[in-house]
Amino acid sequence: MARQLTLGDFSALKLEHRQEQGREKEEEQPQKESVEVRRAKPRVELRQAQEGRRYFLLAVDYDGKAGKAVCKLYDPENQELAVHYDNTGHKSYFLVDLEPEQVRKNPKIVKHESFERIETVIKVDPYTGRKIKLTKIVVKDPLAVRTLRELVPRAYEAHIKYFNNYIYDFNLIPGMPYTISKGRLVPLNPQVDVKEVTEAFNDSDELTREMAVDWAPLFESEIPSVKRVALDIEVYTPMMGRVPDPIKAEFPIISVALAGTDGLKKVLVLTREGFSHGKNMGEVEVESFDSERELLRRLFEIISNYPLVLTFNGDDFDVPYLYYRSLKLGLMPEDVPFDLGSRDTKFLHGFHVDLYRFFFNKAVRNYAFEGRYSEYNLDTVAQALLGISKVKLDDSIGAIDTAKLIEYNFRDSEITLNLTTFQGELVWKLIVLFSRISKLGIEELTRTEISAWVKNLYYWEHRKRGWLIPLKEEITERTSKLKTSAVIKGKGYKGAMVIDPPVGVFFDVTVLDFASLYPSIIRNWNLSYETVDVKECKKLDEVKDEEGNVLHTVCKDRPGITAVITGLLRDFRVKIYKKKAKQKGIDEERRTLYDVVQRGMKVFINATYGVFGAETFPLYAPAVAESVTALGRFVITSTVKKAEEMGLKVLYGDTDSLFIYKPRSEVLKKLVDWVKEAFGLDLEVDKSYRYIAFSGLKKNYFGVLENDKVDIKGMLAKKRNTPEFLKEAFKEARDLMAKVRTPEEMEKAKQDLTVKVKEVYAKLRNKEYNLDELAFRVMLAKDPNSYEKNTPQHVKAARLLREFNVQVLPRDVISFVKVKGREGVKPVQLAKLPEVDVEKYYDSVKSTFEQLLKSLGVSWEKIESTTSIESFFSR
DNA sequence: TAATTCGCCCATGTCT
DNA sequence: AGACATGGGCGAA
Repeated sequence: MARQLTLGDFSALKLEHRQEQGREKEEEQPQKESVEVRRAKPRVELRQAQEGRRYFLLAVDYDGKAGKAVCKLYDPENQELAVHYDNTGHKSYFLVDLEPEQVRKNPKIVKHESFERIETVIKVDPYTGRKIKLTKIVVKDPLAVRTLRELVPRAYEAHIKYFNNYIYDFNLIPGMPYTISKGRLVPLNPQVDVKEVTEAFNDSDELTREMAVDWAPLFESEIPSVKRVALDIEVYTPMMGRVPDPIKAEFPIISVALAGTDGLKKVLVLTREGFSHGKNMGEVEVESFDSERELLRRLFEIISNYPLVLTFNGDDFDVPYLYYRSLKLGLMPEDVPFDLGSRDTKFLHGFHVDLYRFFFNKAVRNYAFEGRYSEYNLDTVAQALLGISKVKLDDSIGAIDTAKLIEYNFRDSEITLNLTTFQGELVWKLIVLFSRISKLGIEELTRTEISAWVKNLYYWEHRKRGWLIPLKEEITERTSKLKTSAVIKGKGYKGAMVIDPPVGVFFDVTVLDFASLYPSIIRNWNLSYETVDVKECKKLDEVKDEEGNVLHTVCKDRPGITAVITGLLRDFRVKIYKKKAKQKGIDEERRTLYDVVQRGMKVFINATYGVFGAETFPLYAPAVAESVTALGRFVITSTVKKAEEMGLKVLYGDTDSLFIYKPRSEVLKKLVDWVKEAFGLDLEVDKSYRYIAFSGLKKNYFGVLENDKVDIKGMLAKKRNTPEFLKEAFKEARDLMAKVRTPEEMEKAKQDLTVKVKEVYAKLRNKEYNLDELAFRVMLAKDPNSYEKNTPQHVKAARLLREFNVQVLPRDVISFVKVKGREGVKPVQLAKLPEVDVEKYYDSVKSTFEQLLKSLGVSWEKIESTTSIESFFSR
């Protein structure tokens, strides 16, 4: 956005300076500046969508030059992008609760250069269901809304981005098939088996049943495979461990790798003195360039044939580096097919998806990928999802030979592409599905967190029903009174309940859990921002917690929008798609699609409760969130009580689960039936443990399932930052424990375990572990210098690294070892084995293994007392 | 531009 | 010096 370069002025420092200036100006006077900048650059001409062709809508944008919304469509047959400019005369607007005359009297509004007209509109008040009259202020340029909304007491729907507003107004669904008919964009919905849907929803209310039929095509419609190319650049760096600054772009781009879904495997390399010439390597085609500028030109030429460019961290590095480096080498801005925003970068021939940002999304990580990766770099994500690693380098990029450089560079682009193609394009399909559910275009979708997705979905549904989107203050005015206090200081309200577990080993334990407890509560109790603690209501219900305290009221006059949407997704998932994903007799591809669909739904379902308790969420309604957790506690407490009355022994429970000791299955069934009857909730048998070992700590246990698989929850050995030598040792312990089938065999395991721990002690004493195995790996949440209240160990280590000119950034994982001396820590890169503080490591061994040994009744003293003797002999 | 609370461990900082 | 509170990181649900 903020680009105001005079031609020929490409000095790196000046660039940086001007960029900052540009940003400031943009904030002060957004409209003028942005329009000028946009006009300064000729846009890439894209093909116009043709009458009658079949397309997939992937995003809607605003074209400042044309002053129109533009729908970006993918043509699967020609594998290219097409655009459809708005031809309905749709304009940007916002709403006010003033009479039209009052607005007309305000010259600052009606005399504004962008003012277009005033209309009267009828909207539905979400709180009462009654129709209300509002005044619509229509403007020529979407940016004018920012100015005009400040001139009225209450401006409704004035914070919605124009292109999203356009999507809502025409009920568009990104990700879905469309065609052009009589010059207009028209949906092409597939045939859907309505019977299946109506059956699944036959006991829902009418509104939900209608919506279910509306929504079914989102999940059944074909997901197009879009032609795409993954891009990765390598920049010469004089020092290892240093990432070049894209704004300065002072070092040459020595290699660029491309991997495409059309089979493209290509690396463009710069010939350098002292390095061999790049040769084709296997399937990888290599093109060598003497001029970096020609290399870049060639790159831009190749990628212009693709509607979608993929990168991993391209927003932050590859794209801005390409951009500034190009200018530095004398290319013109219009030669570079990218646009830079403040955080995002755009590909002008189509779309740019930065996969780093998609995988960084917490909801995606936790619910779609079950938390399988816990660091966000390409290597970690690829290892977790693909089982492939980056090529290992033992020298800096600038020093390795050309063949290695090509191999390394290409692997990165290949991995990036594969992240979207593995398991039948799982990730790509997820992205499209998320787009359909959230109604966000793919670029915005992949760059925003879950609250933006949920917000957009809710706004779209409001508009579809003609509901006015309320102001945040109007919601908090009703739903911000909280009745509980959290267990943890600083939190807003009381959360879930955790039953104190016993210490010891228990054979034959069955775990019951409530299927989607919170979403089901939201649906069954009709919870929503507009139903909880409202002023006017005929049919009121109470929200009681586990102690019988009435915390809130719920209005049952009309179905709450949150209850409807959450219930809808939940039922689609549980009643249709979870079953379909396991169904035999349908083809593999169809089945994986169903699995994608149910996983995608899970993301929205599980995030809904949380966003209503998040202050930054525009529909923030903490009383709703508080009601959900209170009802959760109420339900689980009642169920425990009932279970005990039935003679079941409840060992443990957390939020929505019950661990039951030696249950009789008929009794379990009776309990399940009772829960269904009492609350309308589904309590299910989740799994059975051959035995489970409780350490006595909450959220901390070790269980062996009937199929020999091991479940380890919350234990130190499982934490990402625990040193590798401990994780390895614990794995061996785990394997010992997995073999135990009877209480008698447990005795033997205890002995073996004790020996294992002693071995670890001895190896530590003899310094048989290397520094990497001993390293604690802790993530920096922010810049090392911005830790003010405390200096944690990983920050100390990070600061030491900085002193040695190693670049350290937020979200980097710092590897450090504990050493003797005042500071007590050193980064692995700077430490030596002899200075390691063995005593400190003994403590770590103790706390790691104690969590298991405690449950077995083995005291640490016993191990320590024998350890010294043992090691005496081993010496 | 950011989903929540509960719970554990370790180190650091502060008070007595 | 030792008790106690707080900061920070990571995991469970």
